[in-house]
Amino acid sequence: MCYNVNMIAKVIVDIGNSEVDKVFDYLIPESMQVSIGAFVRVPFGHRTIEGFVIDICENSDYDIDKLKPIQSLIFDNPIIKPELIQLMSYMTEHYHLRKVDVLRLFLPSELRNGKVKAKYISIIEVKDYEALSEAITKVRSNAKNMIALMEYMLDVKSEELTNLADKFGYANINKLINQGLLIKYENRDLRTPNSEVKLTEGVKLNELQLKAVDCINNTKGGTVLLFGVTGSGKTEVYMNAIKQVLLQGKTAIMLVPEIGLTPQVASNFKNKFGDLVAIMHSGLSAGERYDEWEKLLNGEAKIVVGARSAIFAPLDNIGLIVIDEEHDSSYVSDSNPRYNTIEVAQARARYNNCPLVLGSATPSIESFYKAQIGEYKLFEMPVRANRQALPKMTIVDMYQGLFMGDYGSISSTLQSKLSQVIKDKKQALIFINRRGFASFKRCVNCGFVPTCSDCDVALVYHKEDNQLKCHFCDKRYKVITKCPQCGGEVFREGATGTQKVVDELRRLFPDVPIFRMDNDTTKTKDAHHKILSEFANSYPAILVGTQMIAKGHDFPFITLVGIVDADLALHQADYRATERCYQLVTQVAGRAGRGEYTGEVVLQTYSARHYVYTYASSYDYVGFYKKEIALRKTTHFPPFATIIRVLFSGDVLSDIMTELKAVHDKILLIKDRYPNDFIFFKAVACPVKKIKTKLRYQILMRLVGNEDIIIPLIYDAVNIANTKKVNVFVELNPQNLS
DNA sequence: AGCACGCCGACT
DNA sequence: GTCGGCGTGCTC
Repeated sequence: MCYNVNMIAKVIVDIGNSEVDKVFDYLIPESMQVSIGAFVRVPFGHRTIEGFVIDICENSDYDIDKLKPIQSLIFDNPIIKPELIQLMSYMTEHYHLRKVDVLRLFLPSELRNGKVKAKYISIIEVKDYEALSEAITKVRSNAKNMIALMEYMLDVKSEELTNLADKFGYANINKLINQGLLIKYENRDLRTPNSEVKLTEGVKLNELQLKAVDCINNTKGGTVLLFGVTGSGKTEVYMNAIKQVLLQGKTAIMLVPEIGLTPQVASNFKNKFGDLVAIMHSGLSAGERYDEWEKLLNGEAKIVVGARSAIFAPLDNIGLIVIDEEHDSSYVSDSNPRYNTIEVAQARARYNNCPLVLGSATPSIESFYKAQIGEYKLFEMPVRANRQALPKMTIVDMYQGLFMGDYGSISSTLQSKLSQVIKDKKQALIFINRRGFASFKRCVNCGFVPTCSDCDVALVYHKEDNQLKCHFCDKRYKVITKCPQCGGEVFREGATGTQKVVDELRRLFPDVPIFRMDNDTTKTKDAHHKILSEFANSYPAILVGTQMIAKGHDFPFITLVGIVDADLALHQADYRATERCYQLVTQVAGRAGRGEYTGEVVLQTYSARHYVYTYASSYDYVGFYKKEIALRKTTHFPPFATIIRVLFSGDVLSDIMTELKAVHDKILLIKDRYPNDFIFFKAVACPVKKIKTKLRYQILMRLVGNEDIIIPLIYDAVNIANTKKVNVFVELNPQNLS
């Protein structure tokens, strides 16, 4: 075999372990067309594995005679664009990540693991629904697997053959195909064909929206903060700005928060841009995700609409990146490859010399600060597109209510306003950001609270399925009737959750349809959509829900929004708690009065005099910002400091302590060199001391200067700790500190 | 991550 | 005597 001796491929092997997360050199066989970004198969030790070619050059630091050749190309064309390889370097350095972990973000996982997608995937569909439901009654009752398969198919209607076979085996499937109950077909032919760039005319923009589009398209590089009240028509602005970009032959990325919002925004974009849009979010099946990715890679699609990870879309020549609801915490990845989507987007915008738009009605304090000091361009949209006033907000002091005889979680004020809504045959939305029935059960006699055996948290009482559930690991427990500590049989229930609110409302308004939307009611695939569409068609009706009802939904008949317990967000021991509370309240309030009817909001709280509610109820974001930024400045929190958290987790306390001490001492040396830049430095147990059986400890610090020098030093300090028994990682300005 | 190499206990 | 436990080290 001949090798191109002048050409050596630098390869990152697809193994998720720090020990092998480095560049390995391979010879390129002369017959092979290998370019940067290629996905290859290489001999590695005593096996062959997959790898990514991140560079090609003429020399090697390794003994050239010992180099092995690349075995084969898995894909004819490179799958990682040069821009993304550069982005990998940026991210590994900036966030102290493994190269593989970053590379894996760039591809659909279906591509790896030897599972290069077959050209055709087989889909199994129900051929005759009636006959199948008929047949299920005639199957022997002990043919459990067969019955399960039939029930499953009746439920989902269609499914990929491979997935189905994993669950039920081929034999049963083939049997049903032969009986003519199911049908198999290859789905590649069904792919929607590429249509010409056909831009349908959308809504006519108002003057302010047009100005916003101009502002965006006139920004060459850099970040624009689009600060617009809820309902000011930001989506229309995005779509029109993107249209301009397309007309210049460029591409665009549109990001939305993870929860529920993607389908809605996606269909808006599909309507306007048709097949030029690719969708990327966690709800897609493996096959769908691959298809969308491939459309972007080969240029068939020019716009990607999706959640966080869509920022890594394989697009060339990006003309605009939009991050909607930029304050949303889902833009910060808090596991495995930890990164901040805004920072990554800025890196891509810089590379492409294109604008990045951050949109929000309640920008994060950090972002608004950057707009104030001129780092971002600020564009304000202070009025709703339909000219409706923002809904009037009434604060109900629940503490006062206690003296008046209001003991339930629905105050008399909220009750009477609900009655009015029902009389008017309109809709109400009740927001309670806690799922389950009650946050805990506690023995009245001795104070015992059942906790999870694997996590350091109290169990949440779920009345619906009469269980205690751990909201960290999802482990379930029987409801206790007798206290294991003192034998007491009387229990008090903790703070109200969605189930309890629904219970109370059913008692108050027995004839009104009440829907509940939370993690527990939206487990199945279509549940989301189903609940929302049923609610949309009922008048009067009440929708009770958590976070997931706070965003995006546009129901013109909602005239009342009730916030049952606004304080929940406030009580977190987190410097961002107040900010989050403000954002949540504003966001939920924005659901009211979106149609032709005015809306109003009832906000229940035990801290009625807290400044966050004063500002939120008058929609005075700037006032709130001024108060908050002053506080951040005097207390040395972001944006005036960088919080660094080094987290240690493992099974054995003594192992964790050894690592903790080693790293702590090492960082202490850094602190001694830069004493004025550290304003806080402490090793402590995490607030949640155990999650999924892993014990957790942390070193917390805040920096007020020389971050560019100190952070890399801290990364080095952490590198020394490298036992397999303890997992150690560094987080910058983490979103949650539990 | 895998997998081989290697050095100590209980078993057909 | 040997089968096999999993600690350590290496992979271009």
